[in-house]
Amino acid sequence: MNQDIQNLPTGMGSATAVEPRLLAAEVLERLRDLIIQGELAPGVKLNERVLCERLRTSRTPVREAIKYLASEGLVELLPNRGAIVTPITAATVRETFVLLAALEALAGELACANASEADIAEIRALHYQMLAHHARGELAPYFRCNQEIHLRLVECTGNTALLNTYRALNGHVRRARYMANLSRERWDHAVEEHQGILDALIRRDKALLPLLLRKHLENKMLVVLEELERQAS
Amino acid sequence: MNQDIQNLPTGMGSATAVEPRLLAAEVLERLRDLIIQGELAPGVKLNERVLCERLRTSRTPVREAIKYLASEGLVELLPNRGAIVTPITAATVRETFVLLAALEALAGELACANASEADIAEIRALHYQMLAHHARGELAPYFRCNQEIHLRLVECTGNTALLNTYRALNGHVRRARYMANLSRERWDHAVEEHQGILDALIRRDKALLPLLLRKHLENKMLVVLEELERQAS
DNA sequence: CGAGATCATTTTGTATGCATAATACATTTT
DNA sequence: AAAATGTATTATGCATACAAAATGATCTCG
Repeated sequence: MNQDIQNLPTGMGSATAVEPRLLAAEVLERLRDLIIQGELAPGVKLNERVLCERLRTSRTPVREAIKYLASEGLVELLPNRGAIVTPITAATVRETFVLLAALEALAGELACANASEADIAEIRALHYQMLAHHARGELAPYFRCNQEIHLRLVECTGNTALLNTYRALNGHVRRARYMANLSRERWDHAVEEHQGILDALIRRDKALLPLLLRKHLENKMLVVLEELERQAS
Repeated sequence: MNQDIQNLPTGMGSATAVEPRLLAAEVLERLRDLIIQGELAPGVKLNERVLCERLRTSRTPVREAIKYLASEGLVELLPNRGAIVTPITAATVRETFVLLAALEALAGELACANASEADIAEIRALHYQMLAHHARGELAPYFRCNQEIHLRLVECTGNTALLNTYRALNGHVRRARYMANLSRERWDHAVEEHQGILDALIRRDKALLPLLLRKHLENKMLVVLEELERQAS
């Protein structure tokens, strides 16, 4: 049940045994990171020549990676005009969060049924680690723990279709919330919600957990939307 | 709210105004159709040379389309060994349907809130058209109507992220259920379920509609799984 | 001074060439 | 005959070359 995160498909052919790495796969991951971490900002044009120089390859792998990312939704293809990083608008963020909320709710339901005790123990450990970062006011590590918890929850459903979809959509909004400035108040509230979520998971309360997750995601959405407006102004 | 289906992104750069078609985009759609309609069966190796001859292009557009489809999940990349059509197993079908059920449930909920009267009227018209095909025992047209109804339901939520995800996942299982041999009994039952779904939509019953859709999808899953086992034996 | 047209440059899209890894086949060996 | 090894063939992955479209700069004319 507990998959090795190393061997989960993060994209192009990374699922084989001895892992013959392809250049295009390297380029893909590098590009994806650049986009998610905002170094390639929403709306920015992807110039192939520039990317080739930066990544030290020819255009072929770059173009193939861009096509992959286009299907993933992180870039938009403009026929005869190349590609841009998919712009983020309040509307798309809202839409994506609504979807993510439904997916996490489903994940919660399935996790109650399918998670192993070890899965739950691991999430619990991550939860306390997150609490520590919260107590120390360490925002970035907190975010990482937070992300990891949500990911683990989806993973331990054992539904790889769900996991793949979740990851793709999560990537879209992570761009927006990367380093969102949480007020202390909201932060505390988020942590409280996480406590409820963990408790429901431990009790395997398959009625409550989906509701809590959905609500939690809705609140996350509000934070991100605020941050988005703050940036816009 | 009511999007023009023509301009929805079905893939590579089909989202522009006057639509300067790229060869790679043509190849993409053609390949996708070949896979979904089963002409390129699950597990089959995609030989670039063969595809190039068939589609009258060079390898570049074919390779780019394959990368796109890999992200979509319809093909699997094997490093240094090309790509195969993603195999269908009972497990992946089950996983995908569980996910689709959750997505359609969400769509039902959103549709109750957001669908225009015109949207509902159109779905109603399609429903009666479907009933006609059912009465005449016309399976293929029935399936098309059925698909169209489900698609319209998702479309009229106005959530394009949901729509895109739905379409991709739907493509995966459509390969399996393309021309599934329905028993008359099951067929009749499916039609009854659709009647209930339509009624709930008309009443905008946002509590009931998601439940009906989820149940409907579960039954569809059973049909597909049976068909899959029948084919395997 | 500004709008529009013409031309140069850049960039994208497609085709092709070359190197390497994988596969198939034949030969040898046990 | 089966297994193993070596060789030939094929297919893939990456780089590059060429063609067409888009961009932008300059020039002309109102």
